[in-house]
Amino acid sequence: MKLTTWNINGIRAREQALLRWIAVAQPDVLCLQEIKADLTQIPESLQNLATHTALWNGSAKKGYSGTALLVSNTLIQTHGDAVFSIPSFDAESRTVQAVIGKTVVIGVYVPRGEKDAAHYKWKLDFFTALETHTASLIAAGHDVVLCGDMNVAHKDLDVHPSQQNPEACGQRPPEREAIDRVMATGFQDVYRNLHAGEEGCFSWWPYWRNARERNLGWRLDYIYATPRLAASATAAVIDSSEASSDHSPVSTQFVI
Amino acid sequence: MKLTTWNINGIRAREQALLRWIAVAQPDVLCLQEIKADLTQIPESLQNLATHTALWNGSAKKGYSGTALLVSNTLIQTHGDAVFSIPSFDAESRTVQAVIGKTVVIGVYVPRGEKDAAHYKWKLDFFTALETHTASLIAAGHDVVLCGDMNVAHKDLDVHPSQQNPEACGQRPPEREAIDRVMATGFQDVYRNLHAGEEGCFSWWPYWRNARERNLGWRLDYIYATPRLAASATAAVIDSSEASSDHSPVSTQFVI
DNA sequence: CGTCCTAAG
DNA sequence: CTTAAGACG
Repeated sequence: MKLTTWNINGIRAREQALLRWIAVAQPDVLCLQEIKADLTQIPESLQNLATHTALWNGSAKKGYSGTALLVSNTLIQTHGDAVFSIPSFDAESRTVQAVIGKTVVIGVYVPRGEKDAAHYKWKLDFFTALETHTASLIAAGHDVVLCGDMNVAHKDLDVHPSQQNPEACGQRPPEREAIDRVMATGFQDVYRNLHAGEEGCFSWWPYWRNARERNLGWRLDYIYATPRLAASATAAVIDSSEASSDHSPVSTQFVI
Repeated sequence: MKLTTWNINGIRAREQALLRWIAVAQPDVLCLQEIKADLTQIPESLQNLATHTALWNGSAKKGYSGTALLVSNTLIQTHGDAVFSIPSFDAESRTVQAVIGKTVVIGVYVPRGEKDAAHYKWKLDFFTALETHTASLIAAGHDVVLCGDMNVAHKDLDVHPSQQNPEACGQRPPEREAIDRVMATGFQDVYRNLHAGEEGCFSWWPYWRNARERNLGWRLDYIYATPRLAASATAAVIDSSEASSDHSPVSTQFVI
């Protein structure tokens, strides 16, 4: 099962790039964040994909946030009619979930938390709710994939040395500890498992000052998996050649 | 003296088209409307033209309205230091004026008047103020050119037959009569003098429904001149090949 | 910087 | 349709 998470920063602006990328990469599961569109605004071409069935969690606030989870029709046929959605646990369309075979896939778009103190606290609360949710799924015996834009660089290694700053939102100890607690419910960082200690692995770059060309990035997009799944991962890649959004797609291949 | 009036719909979006057009057309006087920029936002290339000196009446409301009058440096040198500006008679940067030799050139951007009844009344008041202003200049013996985006199609001939509608703002009898009264202070319509009865002469087309390609336009941009000047006009053209704005430049050549 | 919103034309 | 401002990231 090839799974990808990608913050596409506007599904309307990304229509062509996204169609092309899906055709080439052929992911079995594709979690999208920041679609910035409601159900009436999503391009028809993406609503009517021949290859995939989509769960849309469209933007509740116009042009803001929004997530989706696309599952290849092959996989659905193989595993039966096992796709369903749950309401997001906030009013900003930040989560989407599907059950595929015996695996639960959760896609999240964690709030940035930089607006003010309340927003930052809400970001930490988001992780706490996530922790509760994944703990209960894992306790029930599910294999779980939790992926998406965490809006936190989990370790110093996940930020370019020139951009490291423990005061910066996205690098603060409390956020990193919140991720620790989510992972402690039973997850491994699939990309880091396969690229242990490797420097310069980023999935987001600011649009300004040629940050992408200079690789002054952060790793904000993660695929966490429960141990059996994580052990089955044969590859994990960040496709930094796909530079249409400020985030690049992060993919892995599970053998299940 | 070659004079042009052009509603450019955003001087920042028009920077390259405008530079190119000035280089090719070499107008002696260029009246611009809807520059949609204040003095700090006007592109440097246009502030530092080698060929022309500009009077900017920058947008008072951010990104809204704004006019300018550019005079070729040759003309200034020929006629001495005769360029000056007057404050606009409203708070929306809609007028600009220069004295060039013995001729007064006035550039105006008349309000559209479509928002509500008060706005429409204000449009009519604008013409009344204009009438007072031009009457006094003409009484003082000046040659006067009044040009710009009048936001009124003066005659039925100035609107494509399929778009004619006496209820439509820009075609209503009171607006047309307001133009009549301004012209009665002593002006002739230079373009119409040289294209009497000619159909399909428009200077504005809606951006939508391929109106420009189908010539479903209106003539909204006029050059009015006092009789001696008007009689000297050897040509008047609408350069509809310049299609970067929704208005095309309207030019005439006076022999003075 | 880029995407989307809204106001205005 | 197009421009530009403003919110947000």
